[in-house]
Amino acid sequence: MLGGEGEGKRAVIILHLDMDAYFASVEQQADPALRGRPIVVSGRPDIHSVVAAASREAKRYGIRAGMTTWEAHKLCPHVTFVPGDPDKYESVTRRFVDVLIEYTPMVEVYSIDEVFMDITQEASRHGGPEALAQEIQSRLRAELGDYITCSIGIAPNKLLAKLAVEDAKPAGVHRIWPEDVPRVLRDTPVQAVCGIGPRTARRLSHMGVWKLADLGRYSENYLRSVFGVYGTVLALWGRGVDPTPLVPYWREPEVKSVGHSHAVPRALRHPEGARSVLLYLCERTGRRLRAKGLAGRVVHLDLRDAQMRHRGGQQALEVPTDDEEIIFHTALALAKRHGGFPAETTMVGVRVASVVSRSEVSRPLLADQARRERLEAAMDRIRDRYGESALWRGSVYACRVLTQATGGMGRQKDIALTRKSVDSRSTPRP
DNA sequence: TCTGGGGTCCTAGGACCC
DNA sequence: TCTGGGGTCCTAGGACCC
Repeated sequence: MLGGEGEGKRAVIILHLDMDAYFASVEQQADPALRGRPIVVSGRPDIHSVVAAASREAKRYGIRAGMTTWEAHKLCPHVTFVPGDPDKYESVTRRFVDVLIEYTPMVEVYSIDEVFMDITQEASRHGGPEALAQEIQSRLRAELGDYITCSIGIAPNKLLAKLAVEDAKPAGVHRIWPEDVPRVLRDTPVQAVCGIGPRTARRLSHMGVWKLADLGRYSENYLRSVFGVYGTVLALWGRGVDPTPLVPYWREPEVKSVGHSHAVPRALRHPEGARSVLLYLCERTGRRLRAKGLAGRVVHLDLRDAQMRHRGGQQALEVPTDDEEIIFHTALALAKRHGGFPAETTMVGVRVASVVSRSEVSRPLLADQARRERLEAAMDRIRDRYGESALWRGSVYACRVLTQATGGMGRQKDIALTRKSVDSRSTPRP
């Protein structure tokens, strides 16, 4: 909430910490040869990819996260492309979270490079919120190295803290006081809010809503009639109120789905190649489910054609599964039901949702299934030991192509830091 | 030269059951 | 010989986030 709602109750102080150009900074810290140079961390080198992070030197050329690597190269022909290394970033995230929880257990790991902290109780002991923020910044710098810096926003709630951090970048601290809120609402474009994307922003613009304060012209009831339950949230945001609580890292929700998707290299864009990529993704998904001790009941398939149109669907199973063969055959059936693989398949994705802990599954263990489970367990052990590319069951050809294209996908280590941080943003490494 | 990969949440219509 | 309403599951698809 906005804070200050109760007499005698201390106003809530939320701190939002955002690492500056995170992946790029980590790479520069790790490799002195990259320091002071425009670098871009991106996905696979074999196909055209997007910019995951740009160093501050690269940003000077106008390079931004999200643009294609091709655009980045056009803006700065001598930019250095560095392939992303998710394991490296996760381990640095662990290290800075470990430092933060020395200050308070009320740390929400929002993503691999962002956290929220509730410092209501702790701030005064450290000379106030700003002083605490600066102390955290120098602690992290000492801990992680000079090249890895962070910006910190301070405000009465998460919504405003996330807005505040934009004015703190790079490496600064910015606070929004309760009395600043009306001005902030007048100045902040709706699309700057986390949760309002391009579509919603466009719909709002048709209603004459450009800034957060403009939302105040509409009643909550009206916004609900237009946007559904989301309308309630919009009405609150328009007043600078954020209803979402801080979810501390030790109370993270369970993972809800597990999946993989892959942009298909040119050589495999024909239906048979796409089918092989699908098998590969199902194997990885099944393996990850087993590693987590999970099984899922709904299989989702997503295919993309050369025109970037998506096709696919979902199918519920009778019993939750972690079996890649079941996942694969279900996904194949879905592909068939939706018109087969496109002649030129540019992306394949598979996801297993409605997951439960494997121990909750009482399945009829058919003899054949028991045998297959033993086989899969043995293969998991081999891959754990020698890496993902050590053993390919099906589609040897496709996997060779993928392995050559990507240099091997590396071992998928499931360090369960949090759902959002570990499982998201993982850039395949070369 | 077209646009990666990992997720979450919401809505809507139809089927089915009571 | 006509028809209610609530609950849950399934499928399809959209929007959004980092």
